[in-house]
Amino acid sequence: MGRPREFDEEVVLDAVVQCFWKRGYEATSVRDLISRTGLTGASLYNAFGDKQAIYRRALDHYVEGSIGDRIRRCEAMEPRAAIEAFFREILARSLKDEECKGCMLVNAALDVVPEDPGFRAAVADVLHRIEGFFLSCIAKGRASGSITSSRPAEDLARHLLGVLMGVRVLARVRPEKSLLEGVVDTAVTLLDQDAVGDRREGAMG
Amino acid sequence: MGRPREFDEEVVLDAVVQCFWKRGYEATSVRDLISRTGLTGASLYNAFGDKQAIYRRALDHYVEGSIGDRIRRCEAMEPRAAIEAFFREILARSLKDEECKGCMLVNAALDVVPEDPGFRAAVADVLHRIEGFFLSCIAKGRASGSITSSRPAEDLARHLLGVLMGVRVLARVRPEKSLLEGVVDTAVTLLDQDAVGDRREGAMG
DNA sequence: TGCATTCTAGAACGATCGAACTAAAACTAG
DNA sequence: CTAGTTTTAGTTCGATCGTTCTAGAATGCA
Repeated sequence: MGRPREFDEEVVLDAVVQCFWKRGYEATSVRDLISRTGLTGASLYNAFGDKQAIYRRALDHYVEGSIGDRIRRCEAMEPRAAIEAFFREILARSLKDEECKGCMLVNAALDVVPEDPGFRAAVADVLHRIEGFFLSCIAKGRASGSITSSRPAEDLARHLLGVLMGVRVLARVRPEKSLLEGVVDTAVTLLDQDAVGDRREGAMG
Repeated sequence: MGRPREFDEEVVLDAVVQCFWKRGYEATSVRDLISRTGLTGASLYNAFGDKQAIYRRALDHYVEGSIGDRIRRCEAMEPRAAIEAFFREILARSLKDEECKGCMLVNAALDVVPEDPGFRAAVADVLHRIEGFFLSCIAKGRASGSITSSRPAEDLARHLLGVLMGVRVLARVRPEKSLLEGVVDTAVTLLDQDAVGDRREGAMG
């Protein structure tokens, strides 16, 4: 029925993500999307809807491919190591991000929020998902003794979420290894049972 | 010599800040600025330059009035209390920010960065200033024993800066008291000498 | 009082914005 | 082959963008 599409929706979304990720929502024009994806305006509008809808599809695509994938990979690991690996990956990604694009989700959080409660709720959902991942790791790590019980698990998870957001912001303006590692290491060390004073295993007072 | 200005530059900058703060750089049009400030396009361009220059002036105005002022007030306090007060103020401000505008500096960090290295450097400078404030507090607090020496002072300062950025992002999307307090309390508690295990004075085992 | 200067007021500039439209092209089903 | 459907390719639309221009109004200095 009808003429078949000449483009792969996934490939197009990848290109759209690149545009919005680099420039943000307002600074990206539909014509930018057209020239970057190679297809015409009619095709874009027909396939995804208006600019807002294109952006939301692109953000969903980014979240599933980037954040969702990372969480899935880390969930298979030992809880304490999973959190460490999660942040280690964020760090590596931030430091080799020469264009300083940061994280598209964090960018989106500050970019499009006004006057679209549905969009804000969508971003908040993803943040809940990340927080849930942290909380689940902490709960499991507590049970096995690899993560401290000295503070409420909920607060530790919230703290990690905050630190994650913070690193992503800092990386866009001051992508310095010592700065980002200082932020992350301090937060991750806090998870250890006897965090303050000595963090190396076996060391004793 | 010449006709005197009919507007107060400070008042105009306050209005300009409100526009950019709420909508961001790209989504704010010069016509928005005109209708909000009440003066004409010619006056705006004549007094401040083009849109980019207006934005930079507005950001400088915001930083001096908001962040600079807060740092000055906290610098007069005992170091450990200064950090606590700093974050307590951020928290209160975030929770009563019904429009979820967040911090204009943080918004700016993610908004205008691309293709203007001078602007990015200006934002980075302010971040350095905040980091310097934290570091100075920590150094003084260590000397007097009110802040832990169990981790490098530089890393603690970096961590606080990261947490500050994170709270400001979270507050725009999920302005929940428990979330923001969980992030901040965990970070601030980390400054205490025997942070993990008990944070209330006098509590033992 | 004149002259130079700096302001205000508002129209106007070309460029670009998001979105819609007109046709032609490419397919399927009968 | 024909009818029906959907995608493509450009063009075009009115609106709005950042910026500039033309007039006139208000000052200081001679």
